[in-house]
Amino acid sequence: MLDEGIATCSSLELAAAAGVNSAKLRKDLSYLGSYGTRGVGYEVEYLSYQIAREIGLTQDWHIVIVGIGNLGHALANYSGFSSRGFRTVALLDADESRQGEDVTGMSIRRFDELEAVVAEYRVDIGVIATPAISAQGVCDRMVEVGIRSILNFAPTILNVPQGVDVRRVDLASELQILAFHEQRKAAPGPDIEESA
Amino acid sequence: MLDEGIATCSSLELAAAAGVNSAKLRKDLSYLGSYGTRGVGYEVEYLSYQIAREIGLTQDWHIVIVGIGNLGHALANYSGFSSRGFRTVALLDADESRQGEDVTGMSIRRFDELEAVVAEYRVDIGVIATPAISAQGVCDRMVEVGIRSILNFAPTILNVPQGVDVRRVDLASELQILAFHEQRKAAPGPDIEESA
DNA sequence: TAGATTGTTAATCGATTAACAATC
DNA sequence: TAGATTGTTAATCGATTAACAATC
Repeated sequence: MLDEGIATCSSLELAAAAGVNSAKLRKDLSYLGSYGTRGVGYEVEYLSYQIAREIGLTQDWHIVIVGIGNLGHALANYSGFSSRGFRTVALLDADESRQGEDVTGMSIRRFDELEAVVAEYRVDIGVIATPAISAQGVCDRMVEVGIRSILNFAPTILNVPQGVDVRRVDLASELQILAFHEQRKAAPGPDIEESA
Repeated sequence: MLDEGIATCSSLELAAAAGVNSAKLRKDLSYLGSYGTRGVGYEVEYLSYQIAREIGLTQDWHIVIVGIGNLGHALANYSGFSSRGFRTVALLDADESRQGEDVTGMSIRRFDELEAVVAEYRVDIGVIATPAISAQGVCDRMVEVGIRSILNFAPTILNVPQGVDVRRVDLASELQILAFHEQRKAAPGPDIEESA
């Protein structure tokens, strides 16, 4: 709506666009504050800004990527990051031979420079794109140097102290979920209720 | 438990391990069938097999990856796939110059060979790892040749006809969620209830 | 038989939604 | 003022869980 230059919208329109109930939409928005006007609706630009602020889109976040294999490369090149305020401040890899290698205009540094990087830049989020076997070690080191939010792509569960947030992206699970639905499409059992 | 050679377990033990309520665990398992024994518990191997079968872990799934950039490479090399029954039957890329290039012992084929691949192998799931701009075109073609389950890594929403399943992995969203929590850690508002 | 534990019913809890007073 | 639409209350719905009959 912002892109289309629409100035104002009702909870009904927003709900239709999002595919949810309008009462729920109003209730959810009310948790953020009272950003609408009775009888009028919501000002698109204002509401949009308030939501962006609430979810942290209005500030810049510094990330460090550890493990610059294929996945690390893909992450470093991912266009969706910078547009949402994520700035990669360092690419680290344990492999000494890769030190200095250029990735999208950024030079790969040795993993043991992590502490120096944190001193240099403030790091909000650490991204682990190493093989599973190295992931816990990398994670421990990240926690030691003060990183409290970690995104883990390695297919392993990380142990972290309280106060540290870990999210895991498990590529195989995503396939697994599709496979589950595929299986049901192929042979919907007699006692299974189908839903689109 | 299977790995540890434990033969039998109770719903209470399973619930503790999973971090859920035991009544809920029993109720959920009861949707699969009646695989426990009153007064005894569940036979680990038998239950494990039944769950694996239910979620489609006991069969092989054929996948095709389209877009063999860094992410496509990473997916082709991902060890977590084969261990869960996912077999990559083809790697496709629109770039002619990459045709024949070897990736983990598999040769890259041209995207317009998709139909031939489907005829050759049966394809259960198509994976899109192309730039956003090409994703919808690739998706349309996949649907045309009969693929009904699609995993999309491109940062774009795909339009598909009913009956086709799409899952999107949005790497930026994952960072966004961490950033949201990070923001709350840094400045928990006065009216915000914290939970670990 | 006595003890244990499932599968399921009924009670509880929380989330969703209809309805409406407040108010632009 | 009349019409519209928010923010919120109260009603509804569904999911979770306590409790227990069934049964090993």
